[in-house]
Amino acid sequence: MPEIEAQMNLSHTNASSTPTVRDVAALAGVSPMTVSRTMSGGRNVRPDVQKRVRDAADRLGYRTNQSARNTRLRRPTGLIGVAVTNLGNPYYGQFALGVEDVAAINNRHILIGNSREDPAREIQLLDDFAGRQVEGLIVVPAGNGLLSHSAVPLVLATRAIEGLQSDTVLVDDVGGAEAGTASLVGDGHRRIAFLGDVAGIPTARRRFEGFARALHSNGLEFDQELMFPVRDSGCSFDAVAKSLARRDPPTAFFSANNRTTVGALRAICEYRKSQTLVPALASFDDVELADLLGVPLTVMSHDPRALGAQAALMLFDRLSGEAPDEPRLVHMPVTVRRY
Amino acid sequence: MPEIEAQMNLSHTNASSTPTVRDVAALAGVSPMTVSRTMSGGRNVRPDVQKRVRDAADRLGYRTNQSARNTRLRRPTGLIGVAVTNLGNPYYGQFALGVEDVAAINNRHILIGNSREDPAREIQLLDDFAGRQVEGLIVVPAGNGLLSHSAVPLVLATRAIEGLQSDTVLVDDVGGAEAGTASLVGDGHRRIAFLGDVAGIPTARRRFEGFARALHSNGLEFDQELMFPVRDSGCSFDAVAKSLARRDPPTAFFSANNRTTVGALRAICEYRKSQTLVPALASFDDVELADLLGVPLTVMSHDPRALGAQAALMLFDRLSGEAPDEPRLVHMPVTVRRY
DNA sequence: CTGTTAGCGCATTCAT
DNA sequence: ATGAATGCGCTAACAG
Repeated sequence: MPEIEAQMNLSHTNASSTPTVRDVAALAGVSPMTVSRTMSGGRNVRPDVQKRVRDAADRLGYRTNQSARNTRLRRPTGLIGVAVTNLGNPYYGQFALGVEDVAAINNRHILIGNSREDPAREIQLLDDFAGRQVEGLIVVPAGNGLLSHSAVPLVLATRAIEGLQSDTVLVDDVGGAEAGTASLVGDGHRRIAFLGDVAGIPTARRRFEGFARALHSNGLEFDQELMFPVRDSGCSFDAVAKSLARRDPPTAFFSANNRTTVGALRAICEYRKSQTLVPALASFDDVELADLLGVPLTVMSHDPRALGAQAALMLFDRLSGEAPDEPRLVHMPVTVRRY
Repeated sequence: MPEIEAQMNLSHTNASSTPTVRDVAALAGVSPMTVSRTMSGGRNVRPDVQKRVRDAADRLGYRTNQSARNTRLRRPTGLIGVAVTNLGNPYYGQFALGVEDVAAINNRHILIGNSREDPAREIQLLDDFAGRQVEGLIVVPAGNGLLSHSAVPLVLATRAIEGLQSDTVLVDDVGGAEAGTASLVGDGHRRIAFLGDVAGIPTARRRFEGFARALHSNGLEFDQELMFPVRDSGCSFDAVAKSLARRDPPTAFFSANNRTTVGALRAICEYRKSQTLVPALASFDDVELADLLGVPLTVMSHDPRALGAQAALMLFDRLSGEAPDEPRLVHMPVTVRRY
């Protein structure tokens, strides 16, 4: 009688911790192998035995330990590591969404880390991810430190790293910034300030490059006094407010990302309460509701969700061996819109 | 000579896949145990041997397989599963940030899943997380289906589930909505429309409760014609635009979340181009830049990041056994601000 | 200090 | 169709 066997084997049960195949086997009166087979499809297990096993599993609240399973099968973990520089930025929320979309389709989960723009933390994060046997990494790099992480397939998003051969998805920062700036110049603006941390953030540097190029090709010179190396909304607000209080204020601002745009918009809206002339703003990246403010606005935008999806696609076809050996570089297009 | 041993043992090496302790041991000419000891601190290993081991590990690009390590040590995975209903919503970006903050402090990583407001997908997600041996779950529930997941410590965020005994962090939906609505009424509004999917989303229901309570205590009746069961920005826009075109339009709107607020603001801004009277809006949850639009705005806001952090704190002190047995319920305060 | 043995939870292989 | 032995990668416990 199975019941008797079950009773006999019950002594092997581990009471407190999570049940294992053995616990289920003991309760069902079968060998661990039968449990294993049942839980993974049930090939070569008699239906009635399967039922006994499943019932026992349910009663114990048994769940296959995927971790152990993967180890035994020498199988990858089904985990993708994603590191971003600022999880709180809605931009990266959309980005993560794009990655998750594609990951879910490919039956993977995402491990998210926030580097907070700190290269040391980024390294630690990626080290940790690698130790957890992630199958691949999608990284918005905070620094240049992750040079050596060649073990795990890596896709860089938003920013490239010099000297690191790796799949990369970039935004057309230079071209977009150039087009947006040209549009400001076309409106007659001659004194345009730049808001962005050119020294600290690679995308800001590239966007400045496009900005400067547009000025140059229109025969304009950039006044270094109008360079504001800000990277968050508060500092951007201060910089814009201060510069508008000068004797020769800029007539327009170029903002290198959505955080600096928010600060600039606040300062400009504040300013226009007391002034008739409203400075114009060109913003790289979209900000929700910005178009409704009545500030002359040029938006150089792209879809961060699409960017995340693209990065994930590149990662997965590299994982499946369908990608060429050489690292690939994709540029996401930038659209210039005016409000 | 170690070198000779290394050569001899090299036959055990697995060429292609990721290196293991044995590979490192073979190369360094020691036993796997010495590698293990070295990699986990180096207690009881001679410095020079340690160096040999580390060098070998570096040369092979060895990384400890944490998954196997945790299995052997019967240790938890260091993973927290987080399931949200809409990763693309900036609200949940902030929420995730709060969770990540606390998780990082506690040396854990977060596995993020997007249920897309789909109960079936949520169950699948949580099942998967459980199989991956997450230590705990933080869930913004999409449905009532996760009743049985009692194996893993669970913290519910934002929405409670009837009949599920579990730590829960809620927002003071009812009180906040009541206060915000009262403020509209105080301004003389009598016809106030409600934007929110009361049937589908528990928070919307609770916020409606506060809304209705405020109307009632002010002797007002709610016109069911002014109930719009919308849950995204586009539908909200349509509903507001349509209702403003009626013969007896509402003079104010109560929006139950930040997505519906965005749609409402767009519709109101569109409307005011042709009309002198601008309808007022009370928004549950903040939206960046909304305060600058010149629309009479009442914001019932809280800090989603703090909410995420609170949920994580509750999870961690439950994990550490410092929590009482009974499920705890925390309410995050809501602030009413006017613009 | 270092190596050997054994076993975490699971599943392949080879028995029966 | 089922079970026993073996081993995935790692390390505790015990030798020596």
